[in-house]
Amino acid sequence: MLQRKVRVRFAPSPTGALHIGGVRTALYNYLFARQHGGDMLLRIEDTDSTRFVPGAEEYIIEALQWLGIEIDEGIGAWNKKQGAKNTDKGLCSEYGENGPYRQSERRDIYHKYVKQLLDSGKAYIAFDTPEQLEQKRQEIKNFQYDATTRMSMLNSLTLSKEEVEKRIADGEKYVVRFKIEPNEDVTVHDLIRGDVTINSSILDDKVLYKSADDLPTYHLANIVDDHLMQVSHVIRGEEWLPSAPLHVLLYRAFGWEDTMPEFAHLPLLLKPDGNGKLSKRDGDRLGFPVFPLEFHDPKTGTVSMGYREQGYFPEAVINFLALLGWHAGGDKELYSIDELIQEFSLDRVSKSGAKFDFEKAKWFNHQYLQQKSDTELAELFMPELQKHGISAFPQDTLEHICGLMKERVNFVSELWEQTSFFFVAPTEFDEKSLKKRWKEESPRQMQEMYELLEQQDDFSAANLDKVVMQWIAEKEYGVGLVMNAFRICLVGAARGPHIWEITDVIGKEETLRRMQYAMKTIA
RNA sequence: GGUGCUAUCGUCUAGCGGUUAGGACAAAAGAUUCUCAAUCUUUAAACCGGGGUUCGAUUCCCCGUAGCACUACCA
Repeated sequence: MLQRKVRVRFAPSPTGALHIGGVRTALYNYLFARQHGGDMLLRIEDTDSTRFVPGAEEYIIEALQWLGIEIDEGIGAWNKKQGAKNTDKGLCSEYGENGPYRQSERRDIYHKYVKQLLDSGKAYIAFDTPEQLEQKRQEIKNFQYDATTRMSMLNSLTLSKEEVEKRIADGEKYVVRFKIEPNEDVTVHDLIRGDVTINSSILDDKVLYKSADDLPTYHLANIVDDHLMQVSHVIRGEEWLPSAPLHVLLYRAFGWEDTMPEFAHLPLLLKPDGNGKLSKRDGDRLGFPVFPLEFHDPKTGTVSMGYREQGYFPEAVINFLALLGWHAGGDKELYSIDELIQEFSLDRVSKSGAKFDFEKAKWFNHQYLQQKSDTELAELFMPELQKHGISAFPQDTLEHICGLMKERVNFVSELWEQTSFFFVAPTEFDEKSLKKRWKEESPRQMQEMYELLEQQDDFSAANLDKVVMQWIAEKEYGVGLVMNAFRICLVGAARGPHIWEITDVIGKEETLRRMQYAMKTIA
């Protein structure tokens, strides 16, 4: 095997939002490329004109950008160009010497290779209409367009040369099919699974090109492009494994077997419950995102949630995804993207599908949230605060609050419900808490405590703790009873951090005001 | 139906012939405490079945079973 530069590609179809499984494929490609000092290409496989979704391309680029998966060549790599500006085609400008990188813009290239196959007798032209094929499938069970049936179909193998030319001249639609020689064992070497062998007889004569839209199918375009773009490793989902032998046959037909890329088929991402591939519906059904970014489907008008909008940090998503199907071997679970680039290896990718564990995704986000500084968190929290009408608030206090409360949340978005009482006095009191913690003697005790606190010039946590505990001891009150009632006055419910942390933040005046309000309001 | 891939706690996984089968998430219990969390400690929890190979199989091989994928003029 000759050593050559590592070049990998991520090649999505612009048929909608980028699925989280696709994100993982992109990630593994990226990690592999970076680790080997290679190139990461992005190619758009838009050979199915009927499934094109406007905006999908932009979505893909934006998602990868958010996650920090950088493209070196192809669509979305405009920033690699010296002095490049993201202007002409927006995010989707391309850069590189092997373009165009959109398959729909490579028609001329495919024509050439289709002709080559036709001329060498490795492919043939077929006129059978979809309807006719459908009928065959009805008539003959397990009908397959292959060596056993092709001589009874409408194609350049059974029709005269003149007839074929006439039909084409008349504008009849046709396809070009790959002529697969039967009964040959084809072996694909997979970096993750080892050798996979199938017999060519089970393959059908795949359509390589359709004249209806003048576009190749995936199989042809894929092989031609990977070859021309000098792709060294094809890392893709397991759903492609069954067609990998076909691809090998295609490389052979072109005489490119020497430079054929190596293959690695990744295990699938499965539904959290039950079995089967993870789908968009599962996310909707179980309430978690399957897309990196929120997606507005222009065709259906539906909006699907995204990890970014749900408050996930990109590094948490990357970390979580990396470990879904790959493991370094030790007990380490928290990896930065740089560490992943260091440690990743294809031979440690597992072979079996991984069920999607949404709870663990949250845990990862929690871990990354803990790593953020209080200053960073305060900054991230600002927009949320402003939404609730809090605009001017002392920065150091805000940071202090974030530091106090961050360990109990998974997302920045949960911060408000955990901390709102620092900013806004309670107007209502949680009934459950009242029932459990507000007793007959509470109003009287609160009144006494109010008077006690009113006298304190030193409102520090240390001093308050001292005098209040002393007072409780003298009166032989229950600590729990007093403190819980006090907490209800300040927070409105039986939750929150240590009580003196709260008084410390809101101060004497506000503490007394809240007590007064509570005593007046709670019947 | 055909072909292929896969198979360790509920989940993600470690293990690459000899281990008390390890870790993490989730779960349970306890500690802590003025509350709720968090945290810490602890517990429970797995080698799909059957044959081989071997002194010895979770590990290697075969068969079965199950799951998944593919089987389009979609990718």
